[in-house]
Amino acid sequence: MTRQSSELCEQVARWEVQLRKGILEFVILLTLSRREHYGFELVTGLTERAAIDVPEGTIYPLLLRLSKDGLIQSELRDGDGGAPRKYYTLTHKGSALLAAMIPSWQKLAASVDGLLGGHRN
Amino acid sequence: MTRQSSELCEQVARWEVQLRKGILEFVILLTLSRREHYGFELVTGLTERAAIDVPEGTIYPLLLRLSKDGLIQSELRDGDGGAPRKYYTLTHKGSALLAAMIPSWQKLAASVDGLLGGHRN
DNA sequence: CAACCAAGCCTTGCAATGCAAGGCTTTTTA
DNA sequence: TAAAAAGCCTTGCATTGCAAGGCTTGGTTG
Repeated sequence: MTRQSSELCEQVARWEVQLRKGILEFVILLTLSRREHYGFELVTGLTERAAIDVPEGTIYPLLLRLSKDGLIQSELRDGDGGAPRKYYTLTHKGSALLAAMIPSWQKLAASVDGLLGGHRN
Repeated sequence: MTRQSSELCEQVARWEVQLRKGILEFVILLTLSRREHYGFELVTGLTERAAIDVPEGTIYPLLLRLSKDGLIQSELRDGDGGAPRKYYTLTHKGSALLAAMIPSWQKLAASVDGLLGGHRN
C-alpha cells in the first residue's frame, strides 16, 4: 500500500469514528426495541448482523449513560452456564425517544442521499 | 407543551448534534464536488435545499480544518457588490477522500435501514 | 489441583467535533 | 449618519467514541 493511500485510509477511519456519534445510540435503542439483549450480545450481534463494529469500550459506557437517563433498564441474570449477564430492555421513555428519533434519522438520511444523487463523476 | 415532551425535544436536539458529527464533513465535500461555494452560501444552501441546519460557528472552523488538511482550497474574491467572499473548491486529495467516504456512508445507512426495517410497533 | 482461556462486565484518559456567543469588516439603504 | 445585512472568524464548553487495561466466573486441560 502506498503512503498516500494509507494516509487516506487513516482519514476515512477517523471519519468513521465521528460518523458513529449519535448513530450508535440510535442503533442500540432500535435493537433493544425488538427484544432484550445483554451487553456482549450487542457487541457481537451488531458486528455480525449489521456490519457495525462496536468495541466494548464504547458499548458499556453508552449502556451506562442510557440507564442513567432512564431510557433503558437492566436485570442481572445467570447466563448460559457462563458468567452472569446484564439484560437490557427499553423503558417507556426510551421507546418515546426512539419514536422521535426515527423521523429525524430518515430526514437526514434522505437529505444526504439527495446530495449523493446529484453526485456525478 | 408538557414538561415531558419538552424534555424529549431537548434530548432529540442533543442527539441530532451528535448525529451531525462526521456527516457534516461528508456533506460539505459532497456539495463542493458539484461546484465551488463560499462559506455563507453553504450555510444558507444546506439549510434550504437539504434541510440540514448548519450554524456559522460550525461551518467556519470546519472549512478551516478541511483547508489545513489539504482537502479543499480557497480563493478570496469580491462578492456581488457585498462583502468579499471566500470561494472553496475540492482538491484532488479531497476528491479522493470523498470517493472513499461514499461507500462507507452507503454501507452504514443500509445497516441502519436494515435495523429500521425490522422495527414493528 | 493448578493453569489457562473464554465469556462477560467495567473504568480511565485521550481525541475529535458541533455550536452558542460574540466580534470584526464592508456595503447598501433609510 | 445610523442601521442593517452579508460575510468571515475565534473562544470555550459539552459530548461522545474508543484503545487499553483490569476484574470475575466457570469450564477445560494437563
